[in-house]
Amino acid sequence: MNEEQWLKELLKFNEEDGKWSEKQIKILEAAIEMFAEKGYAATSTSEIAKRAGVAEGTIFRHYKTKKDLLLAIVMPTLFQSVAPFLAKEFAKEVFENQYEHYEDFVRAVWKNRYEFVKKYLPAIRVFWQEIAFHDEIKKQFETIFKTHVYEKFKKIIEHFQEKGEIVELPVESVIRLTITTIAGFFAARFMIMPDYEWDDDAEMERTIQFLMNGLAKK
Amino acid sequence: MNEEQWLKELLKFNEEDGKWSEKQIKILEAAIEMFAEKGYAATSTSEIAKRAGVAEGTIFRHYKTKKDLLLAIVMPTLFQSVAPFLAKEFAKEVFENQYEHYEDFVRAVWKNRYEFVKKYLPAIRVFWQEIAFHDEIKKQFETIFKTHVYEKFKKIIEHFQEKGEIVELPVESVIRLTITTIAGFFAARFMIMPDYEWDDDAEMERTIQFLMNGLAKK
DNA sequence: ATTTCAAGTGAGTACTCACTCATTATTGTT
DNA sequence: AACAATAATGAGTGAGTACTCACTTGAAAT
Repeated sequence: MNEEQWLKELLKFNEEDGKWSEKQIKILEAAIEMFAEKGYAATSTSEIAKRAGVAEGTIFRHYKTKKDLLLAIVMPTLFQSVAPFLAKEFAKEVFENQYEHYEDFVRAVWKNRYEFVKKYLPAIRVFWQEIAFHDEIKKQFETIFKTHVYEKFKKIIEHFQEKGEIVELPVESVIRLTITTIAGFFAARFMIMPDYEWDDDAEMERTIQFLMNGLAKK
Repeated sequence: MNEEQWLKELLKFNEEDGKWSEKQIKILEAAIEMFAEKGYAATSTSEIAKRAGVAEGTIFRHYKTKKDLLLAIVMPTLFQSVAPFLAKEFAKEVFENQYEHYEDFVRAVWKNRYEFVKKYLPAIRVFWQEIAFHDEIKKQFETIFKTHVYEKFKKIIEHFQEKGEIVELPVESVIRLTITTIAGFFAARFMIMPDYEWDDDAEMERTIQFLMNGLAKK
């Protein structure tokens, strides 16, 4: 997949205007790279323009402010981050026994998000760095998480608790333990120790086994 | 504990010079607060001076550059973050059966680090934000982790694996799973959802049970 | 061929940044 | 009280900041 393709894919939820000029994409690419490397506040618009091979004014033709440019990166990343839970078919896939066990569900989510993280890593870096400092982003995230991710996740867990497959802890705790176990791997694998020699498949097996044992009903 | 006290405690590993003037402490306090709120790059030295009730020049009398000020916050926090593993008595406590089970060890670490995180939260925020952008910090962290934390952790895990208490996964995986499970709680509790109504003791119980089941030998 | 117009430019603008330094205030010593 | 040494000050500095705007370009529409 070429450089432009993945970016267009990340942005495709916003297809309403659809028409991304070449320079606009170059600007986004440069901004993502530099924000990921040095952070939003430490990156100047003149540097972005230089790396994008564009005049500084061109940035402000497409994005009213520097912050608008940040949001144009961060918001699509936010939506893609929780994409599986936003899909309509998603809940059905679970309840119509496409996933017979909680483990099947976890494996599906894992693989899906693994591909996502590998593909969009720089944008995800920017997202997680800047969510700490920008309230609009944090609030958007909270809203999406509560109304989409949490609600669906809850039903899925209650489903498998009723089936007697997983332990009868509070749903919130099961969600948290599931997410931190999966996200903990991604954080270690891609953020904290990206240069360590990982055997991704083996580590996935170990982690999922650990998670299933931890949540097993005794 | 008053405001100055906790800061002095955080800094005490660096007792060689020991003499912290009142203004110097005020500057550090203000810097920690503001770096935690808006980030290092987005905070100006003039703002720090104002909040500290000090002239801007005074900052540069005590810290040669703005980055020196950052390091004066971040390095002590780095050391304190892994403090239990740096203590000489630490390994003894484990091997001389002061901790009979891996669970006892995990509980001890949990409680110790829980107090630490509660106390120094803003400094820890700054540390985790800025480690992503400053190579010196990241390298220091890696060195300390490899030579102190990892080595001791490894021996402890091998000890309990030989006792047949925990599963025979690669040590690296057991360390990672243990840390991400504990750190995952702290991240959710203090960083991502600090306003949620947590029952800390109950959640600790659930999390440790989850961890021990996940790592149990079958 | 002429008009139209969005896309692109880059020098210019007002302002902020980290850092300096001559001057003043405070403290300790005799 | 006189002096020395140190600490603190804040106006000043030049480099850099996000953003503007009068202008150019090129391609499509008439």
